[in-house]
Amino acid sequence: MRLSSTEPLSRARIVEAALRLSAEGTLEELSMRGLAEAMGVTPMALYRHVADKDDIMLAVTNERLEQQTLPSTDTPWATYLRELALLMRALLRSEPAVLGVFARRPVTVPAALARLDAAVTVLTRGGFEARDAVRAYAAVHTYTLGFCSLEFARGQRVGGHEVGLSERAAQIASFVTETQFEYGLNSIIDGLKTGVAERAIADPPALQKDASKHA
Amino acid sequence: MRLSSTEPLSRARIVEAALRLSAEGTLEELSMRGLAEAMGVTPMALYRHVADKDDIMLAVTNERLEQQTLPSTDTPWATYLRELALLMRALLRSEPAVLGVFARRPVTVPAALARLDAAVTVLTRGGFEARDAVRAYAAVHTYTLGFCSLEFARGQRVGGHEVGLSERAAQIASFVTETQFEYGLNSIIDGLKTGVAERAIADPPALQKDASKHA
DNA sequence: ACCTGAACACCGTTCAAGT
DNA sequence: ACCTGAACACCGTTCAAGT
Repeated sequence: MRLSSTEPLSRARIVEAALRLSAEGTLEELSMRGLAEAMGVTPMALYRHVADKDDIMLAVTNERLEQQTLPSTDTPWATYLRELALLMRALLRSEPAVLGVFARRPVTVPAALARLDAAVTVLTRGGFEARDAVRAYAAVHTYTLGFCSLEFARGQRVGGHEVGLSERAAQIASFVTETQFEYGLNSIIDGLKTGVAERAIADPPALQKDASKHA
Repeated sequence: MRLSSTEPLSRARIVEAALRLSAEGTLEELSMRGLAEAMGVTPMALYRHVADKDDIMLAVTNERLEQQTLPSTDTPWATYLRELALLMRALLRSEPAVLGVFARRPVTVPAALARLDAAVTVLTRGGFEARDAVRAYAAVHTYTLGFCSLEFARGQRVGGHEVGLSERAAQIASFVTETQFEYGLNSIIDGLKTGVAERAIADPPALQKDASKHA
């Protein structure tokens, strides 16, 4: 599977090839050697154009994040958080290599920061203080990442030295169903709503009489 | 660091050595070769007593889970879930190799099933239906795993090709603080409470008049 | 029965050398 | 300037051979 041609090697071409490779196979991990081979070049040739594998994987991650169109910032905050979670899960499901990036190193790539910014904007409008907005986004992001880890883990070989697929083993399998993702996500978002409500009570809105019951 | 002696090789001795090795260094990954060397034996000698590396790591995981004493099942469900989360985080922090196990394959080891069982018991008493009890436990487990992944990731080398530690990069760093762990955990548990409340309203208890507010 | 040596098929990365 | 060859320091695992 040579992707190479007459064009000279460059950082852009390398990242492009990495994106292609990590998209087609559901390969857990891209290898420098495999990437080099696909480009028809020795592994070491890559190192003139990129710092190391991490450098490439961050670029891939940033690109994949940028390729997703975020919902409008006019979206209500709860919906917005939910949709960000769905987008992230879609990405991590289709590209486990990116999941590995999040699990192995901090991801402060531009597109990740942009996403945080957008979330903070929407949450702030929704009544969150700036600090809590970051926290709320982080909580949802954290949950999503955990879910995708478990989901990926389940995709790998099952079983082992355990006796057999007991009923409880089946329950553990149910940790990564679609409904379970929704259940956990709803729980967090409901919890965040509670927090907003408490803040609203502590710092009551001037115009309304009964703000103790809410959506 | 030879841990070997005159005793013959056995599954028990191998797992014991693996436990010791993965405890002392904060080594992300135990290697078969390193383990063999520590035991004063060739790597292949291990394969007569264990199936493969996965086999060893599951045994290590089970052992670490068993070493933790769970809170009493008389504990209120919200507290119980919180304490399970704290225990899990303590484990995954001190032994990143176990984090890797959860991230790479389903963990249906006896101690993991026991933990699920205990949680289901407590949650059922707290008013959860059996199915929702599993879901609630799974949600908290999922969040905890995600948090520990991010926490571990932050422990690895920071930075990269990004320009500098901007204010937003610092915000991303705040995803893995102690307070943030609490914040997310509280959000989920609050959300679960909402669920219980809704269920209580949909299916009202016969004997009490005002059951809409509770612990 | 239990362990070893050599090998297979991999990794990421460095460093001196070639063109 | 750009790429290569050989090497370093690793992986998990198999398979035939030794004792």
